[in-house]
Amino acid sequence: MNIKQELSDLIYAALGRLTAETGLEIALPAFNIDSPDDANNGDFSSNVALISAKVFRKPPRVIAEGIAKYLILDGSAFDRVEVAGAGFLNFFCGNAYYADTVRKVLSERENYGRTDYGNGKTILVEFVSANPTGPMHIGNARGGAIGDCLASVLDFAGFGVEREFYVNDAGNQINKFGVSLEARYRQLKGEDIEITEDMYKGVDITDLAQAFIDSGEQADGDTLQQKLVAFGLPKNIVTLEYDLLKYRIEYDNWFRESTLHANNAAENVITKLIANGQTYEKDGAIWLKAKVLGADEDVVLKRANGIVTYIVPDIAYHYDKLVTRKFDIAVDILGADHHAYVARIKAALTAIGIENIERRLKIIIMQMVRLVRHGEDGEKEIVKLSKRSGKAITLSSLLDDIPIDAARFFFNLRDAGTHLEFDLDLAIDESAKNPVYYVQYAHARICSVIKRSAAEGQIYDENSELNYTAHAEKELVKKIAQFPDEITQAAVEYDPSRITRYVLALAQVFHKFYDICRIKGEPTEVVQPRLALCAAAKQTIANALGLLKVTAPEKM
RNA sequence: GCGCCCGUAGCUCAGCUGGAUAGAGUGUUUGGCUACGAACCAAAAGGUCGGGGGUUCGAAUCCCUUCGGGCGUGCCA
Repeated sequence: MNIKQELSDLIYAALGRLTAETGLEIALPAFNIDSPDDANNGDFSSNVALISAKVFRKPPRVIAEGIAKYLILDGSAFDRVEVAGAGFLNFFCGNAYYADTVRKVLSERENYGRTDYGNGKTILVEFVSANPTGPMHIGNARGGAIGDCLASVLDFAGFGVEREFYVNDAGNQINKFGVSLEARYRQLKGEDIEITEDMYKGVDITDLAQAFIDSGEQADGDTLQQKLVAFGLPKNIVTLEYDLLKYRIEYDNWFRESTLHANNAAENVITKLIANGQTYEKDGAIWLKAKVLGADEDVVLKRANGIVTYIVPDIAYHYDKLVTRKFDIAVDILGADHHAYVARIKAALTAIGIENIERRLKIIIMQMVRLVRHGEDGEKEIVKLSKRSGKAITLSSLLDDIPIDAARFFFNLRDAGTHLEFDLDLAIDESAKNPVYYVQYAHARICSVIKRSAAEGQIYDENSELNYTAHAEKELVKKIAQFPDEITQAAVEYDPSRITRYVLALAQVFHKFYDICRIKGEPTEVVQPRLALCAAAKQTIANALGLLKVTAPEKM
């Protein structure tokens, strides 16, 4: 059982005995079980006495003393309890707890950290979904790292997870793609064509037009644009797949928007919304009454010219996820420029009849990435990214410059909601400053220790007694023991960056342990538990890095 | 104007369902390899938690207000 749960039960039992004696019938507020930063405050502590001061009408310390008196710790993981500070109950673990934790990690191996929080519910995580009209940018790099790692975390937390890429291979953008390709094509053919504001201007468009010419394809007037798109789009999609694979992202599904038009799913959305009485006509267009459902404004579903807006296939797509395919939860990862979209799509899905949309559709808005590097004088300078200029730093070129490990690590270092500063120099830096190496080094160091001990005839024997007394040993075990809680918490918050910060902290505790606690040359009764602890730390680091898809090297 | 996000050490950021002396990395200064990997460890210094009110035993955390920055506010997606 989870140790915090065990402790919580012990406290409730003590409270029961306490209230039985005093004859009080009291509904207790929820209290916390924490892991104090300061080891003097115990291995675990609870604020139960502080929280319940009001209902008991007694000072927190008096309540704490009362609970402590009625606590029965015999047979539990805890040795003793202290009342401290304003009325905290501080619990100290017995030696068995440390040994049990290490054994648990070594028996569960690559599954250590898995929890049953998700209870088998299914989640579809959709992320990146970059326009197939051009290359991916830095925002996609962040979205890719966050989405992929979130999917891994949710899987570890007990959900049934699928990863999906939504391909916008229909609609206005594709028209724009065709128009842009045609303009470049004609330019290359020597015609005097102006590239207007509403065209894609990237060099990739020109390259595609040139490739089309080189391929010997023939086309004119009416069919030219169509043929250019038919030529360019598959090429772009293949490139997306290739670049993402290089970034270690593999999808379960590539869902094409065009299928929603082909089977009339998009058109049916409008029919259904009209039938539900959620629409009205104005200025020749069909509008959705989104404002009454929480959106900032009503939204147009079908323009006066008869063409549906982007939100219609989007509604159909989410309907497909949550109703047709019956996923319990759908997760979308979107850039901050889409934040206004959140309330709209939720309003639309509620209008079409999906209940509990707040719980079933989780949209993660990720803030912008600021790319920086340092000039000659060490001054920070911002690297501007502009998809339209054609000079932007693409995902593909970024990965040419920096290691995949570093990219995946850095883009998951901060919560999606923060404005991330990505330091190009630091990511490339193969020195101690780079946090990704700090973690990998810990793993390599452990491998080295285990290997060297084995060479000297010391191999961990699972029958040996595990006794941990040194402070640094206990701290390391405690940090390792936190891993499953971190997984659950990351899933609760839909925040995979917790795992990155956790593994960084774990590496730090390991390095401290390593510095203080020697293994080589120590007596067997010290070597054995320390080798076991090293193996447990190694496993936990590897599992955490595995979720990030960062490699855990044996040596570096 | 309105909406969302951010504001914590020189810099980059944790902590935010209210709790113990506000933390880490980096940078600066200093110490530690004739012992398992020094890509490491230890120590010092560095703070009006943007400002101001409020709620309470207790506020970085909750509420109000104000300032600064980012992103939106299309019959674009």
